[in-house]
Amino acid sequence: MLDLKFIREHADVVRKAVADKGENADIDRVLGLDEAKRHKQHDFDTLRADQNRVSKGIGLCKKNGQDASNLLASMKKIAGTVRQLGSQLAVLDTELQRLLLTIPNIPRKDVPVGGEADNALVSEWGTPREFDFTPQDHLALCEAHRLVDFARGAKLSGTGFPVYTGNGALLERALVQFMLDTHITRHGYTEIIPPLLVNTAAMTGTGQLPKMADDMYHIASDDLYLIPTSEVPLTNFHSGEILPLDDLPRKYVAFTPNFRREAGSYGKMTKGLLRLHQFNKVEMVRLTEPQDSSQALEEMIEEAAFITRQLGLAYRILRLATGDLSFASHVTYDIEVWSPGAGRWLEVSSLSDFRDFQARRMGIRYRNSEGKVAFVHTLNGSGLATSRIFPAIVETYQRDDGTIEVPEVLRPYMRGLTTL
RNA sequence: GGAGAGGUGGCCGAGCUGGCUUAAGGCGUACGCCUGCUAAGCGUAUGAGGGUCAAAAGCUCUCCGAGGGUUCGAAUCCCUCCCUCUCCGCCA
Repeated sequence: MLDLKFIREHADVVRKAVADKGENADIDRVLGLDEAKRHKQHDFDTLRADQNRVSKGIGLCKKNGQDASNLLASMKKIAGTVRQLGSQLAVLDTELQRLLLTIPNIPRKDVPVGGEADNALVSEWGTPREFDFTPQDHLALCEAHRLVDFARGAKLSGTGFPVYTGNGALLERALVQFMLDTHITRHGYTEIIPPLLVNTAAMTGTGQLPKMADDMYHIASDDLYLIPTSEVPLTNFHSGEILPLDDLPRKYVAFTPNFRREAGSYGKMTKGLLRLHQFNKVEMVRLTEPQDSSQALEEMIEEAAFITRQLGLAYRILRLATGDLSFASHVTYDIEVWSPGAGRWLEVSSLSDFRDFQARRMGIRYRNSEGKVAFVHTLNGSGLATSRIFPAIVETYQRDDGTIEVPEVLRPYMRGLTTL
């Protein structure tokens, strides 16, 4: 959510952001409602002040045994007007709040305007492996080594719910362990194991609601949502709080499964592990002081990139164009690794600075060095999504005899196994 | 699922037979005074958000779990919901 004052004073900037992000939000209507609400608020406050004053007088009269029927009669009228103004004010405010939730965050100045084709290449590391034999894709490899059972997953739940089996499960777990250990010990994050079901307020706080309602699994009987990313519970962890300065920065990391309905994307990349209804991810979240968030994002990019380097996977880093930015994001970098099987780059991490956009929605504030209360900045980034790393590893590390080498950093987590 | 108790300011905690409560009192915190030092003591201050204002001050509105209602007036009465605790039941 943007600051209403900011919208009032920089309407053009906001309009441009809405257009660049391809969102729909009626800024003129917001401005009109804001104006109307402030007028109404003024009328209400003035009358309410009168009411408070006279009510006190009535109390005094009664206490002294004096007659207050004159006052009572006139107050009866005022009370009616106050009630009327109050409900009109509530209507304006509800509508204003609803609209404010539909206005996206402003992209950073260096974010390219445009769609996916306009994403800016920031850096590259390593070179995609060349093969002197015809490499198999991860589907074939997973089947050959019984790493993932897609058919039985479909039997249990439907497509998009893979079952990791045997060494596949071991590899998946090793990836998670390796990533968590690295972020905890090398990067200083605190591990969190959060709930996988969260309420409407939490989903609204990080910005999934109202826009992404159709993409999430919703438990109607309890009005809870399955998390599409652990960003939601991690970032909402401190919602409604005013943190002491000493508590910043906060750095949280969590491993969770994630659930996405992927409504409307049937037929698009549905084979294998690349697009799933349930997938695993290690997620990093930071809360910082406003002046520290840009630097924090750079660090998080490096932390995610470190994992891919350790795994020996060629990657590239992109700065997403406005059309590819999420609703709440100010700036987002994607890390993509090369998939020899798919012959294309796969997004394994998406790292974003939200500035105070989410913090304002969920009310995460802190007391700064001047003792003033201000919104924190929130950031998050995958560190990483195993469902994309997994195929990249089995494809990249395959040998001509069909076996798969285990990357060295994972071996300690796989009972010393060197080959699958 | 059933029965009961409760949710008040950073914390504890009174108020809850509706009106000098603009929420007592305490703890904590900050500043000052006092005192060889420390402790104690004394004094003052100490929530968030909005409106008005160039800004500050000031004035004012809202907030006592959330949302409705009754009333001239609600922390206080009524209704719905959420959460916590205790007991019972059911169950992985």
